[in-house]
Amino acid sequence: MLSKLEMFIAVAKEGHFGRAAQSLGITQPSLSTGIKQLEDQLGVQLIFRGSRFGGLTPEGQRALTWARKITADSRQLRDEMRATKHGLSGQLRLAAIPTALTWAATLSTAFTQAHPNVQMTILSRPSMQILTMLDDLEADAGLTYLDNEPLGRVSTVPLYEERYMVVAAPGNALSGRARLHWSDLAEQPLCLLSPDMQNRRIIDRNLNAVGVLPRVGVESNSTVVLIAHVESGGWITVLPEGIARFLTEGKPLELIPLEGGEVGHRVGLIAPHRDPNTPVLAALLAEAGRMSAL
Amino acid sequence: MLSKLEMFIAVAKEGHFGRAAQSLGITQPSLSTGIKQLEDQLGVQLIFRGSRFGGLTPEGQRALTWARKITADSRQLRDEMRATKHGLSGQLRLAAIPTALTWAATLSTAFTQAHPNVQMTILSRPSMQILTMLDDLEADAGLTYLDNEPLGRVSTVPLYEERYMVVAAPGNALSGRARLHWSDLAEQPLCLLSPDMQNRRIIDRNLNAVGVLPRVGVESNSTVVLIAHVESGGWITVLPEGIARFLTEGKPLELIPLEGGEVGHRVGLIAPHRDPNTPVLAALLAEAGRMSAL
DNA sequence: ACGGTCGATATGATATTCCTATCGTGAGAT
DNA sequence: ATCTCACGATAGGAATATCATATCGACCGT
Repeated sequence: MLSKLEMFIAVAKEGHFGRAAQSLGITQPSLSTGIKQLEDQLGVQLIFRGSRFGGLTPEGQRALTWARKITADSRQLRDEMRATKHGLSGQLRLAAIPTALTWAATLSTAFTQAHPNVQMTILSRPSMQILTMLDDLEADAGLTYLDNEPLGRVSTVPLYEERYMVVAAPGNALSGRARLHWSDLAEQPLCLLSPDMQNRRIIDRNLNAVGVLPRVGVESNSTVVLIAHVESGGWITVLPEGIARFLTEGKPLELIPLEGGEVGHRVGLIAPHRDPNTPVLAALLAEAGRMSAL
Repeated sequence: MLSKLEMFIAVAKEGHFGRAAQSLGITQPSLSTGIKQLEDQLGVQLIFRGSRFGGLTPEGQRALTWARKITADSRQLRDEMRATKHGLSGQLRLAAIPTALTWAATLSTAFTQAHPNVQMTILSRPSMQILTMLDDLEADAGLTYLDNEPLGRVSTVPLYEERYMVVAAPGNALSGRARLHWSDLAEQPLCLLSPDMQNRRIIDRNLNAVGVLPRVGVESNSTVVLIAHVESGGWITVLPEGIARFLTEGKPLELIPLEGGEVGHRVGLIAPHRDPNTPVLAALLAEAGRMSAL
């Protein structure tokens, strides 16, 4: 595939099958066959031709962009493998679901106070991506749901259990109440986290369980966006208590506990289940254990 | 080469030659040979092994990152070539830098009020990623800096100019002042957006221009995390005015204008510079034009 | 009409990839 | 210490893919 992409790039550059072949050190029929196979493989015509080269098709233009990107990446892989090795660094990368960012901040604050020479990076990510990042060594630890969807082989430290609240502006149909049920959300204009978020899937499940079809007009990977919409009027959202309280503090918005449905989902720290943990990671796990609400 | 990269990815994922081979539908000796050939080709050892898989070498880690990128690019090339042309859909995906999320929410609110049948998805992303997402057809429009780093070929609608504020808790060394300069941030414990954010690069540049080495103890891709750290005491952060005001509203935190350095960076809507825009996108561009502060 | 250029097709040779069978090593159980 | 099992590597033959050479078909210019 890679060599066929190189052929395609050469033809696009030379505008002539024979010269392209020559530039690659192969014969023209080999190149002709290769381009044809690439077209078959991708299922589109890449080049306009009668008896001679007639330019790239629109699909060919797009494919050329990709071909260049892919071959450049391959070249860089090769080049970099010749480079020198990387040493360890004093960094800790924590990937957290957006609804647990306040907890991430709390944990980070305590941890960096105890270990001032460690630099924290905190990344907001959907839960599935957090697991991938741990596997890929792109994150050192995660903050996510422990009991809703499978985690695979990780070490865990439970931190808290989630409770949900409706966030509404005063004057909304649901505001002023002491508590709400999931069925009360029927027909309400909702702004929610996007479906790649586990929190959203929990909410969808709870609504589905009471026969409510969620009327979602806005979705986002950012809780800031949700609160901003609620504040603009005409929207309500559902968020776990911690982040809801944090984002609405001092704002003219109402938090109403949402009862029923699935409750008490555990959120906690996860880390790769590996040999001995690094001292930095061991310290983070210990810190999380100390601040657990469970 | 591409199939060998797939083999390598599978081994890295499974941590076991036999299972990796099975997942690819080939035999273990084939996979063993393939990995060895990849190592020969790249000139480095990628995997530690005795009689069994012993983890990835540091070079292997880096190669894995590239392998994933290359194979994902290839997949996307294939997927895109298969895609039928995109007709109109009732969706609009807007990717916005975290510091512009309140503007995204404002634009979205106005837009969905005018077009109630369009579903908005708003994604918080670094600016470079926004450009990539536009190219990859993963987002329909972006909200990002217009004048700081090259955008490539996009249509733009300027929305506002950024001004920066320091966010500090009362009692902090910098609190109580009417205004601050970038040099005042020397030696201050900072929590900032991570370096993949353009806002961070602007801040770093401003600090560098006055000879200040930023003392960053915490970084994140989420502004919520930054404010939470400031509120916990001991940290200060720098944010553009809009998001700073939104997140601190009602909280016992101070906003102090930051003067000097680069000012007035333009932020606005960007869309692919393509044929005729879709009616949905045209409507969004028009809505942005109407709410522009410039 | 003829000659030259271009890209495609056919065929046989060569290279690569894959599978099966087997080997060598290390870890764990007895 | 010995045996067994699991794991990854090696060897050899078969299957498949790729390549070069020779040639064909189409188009253009003279």
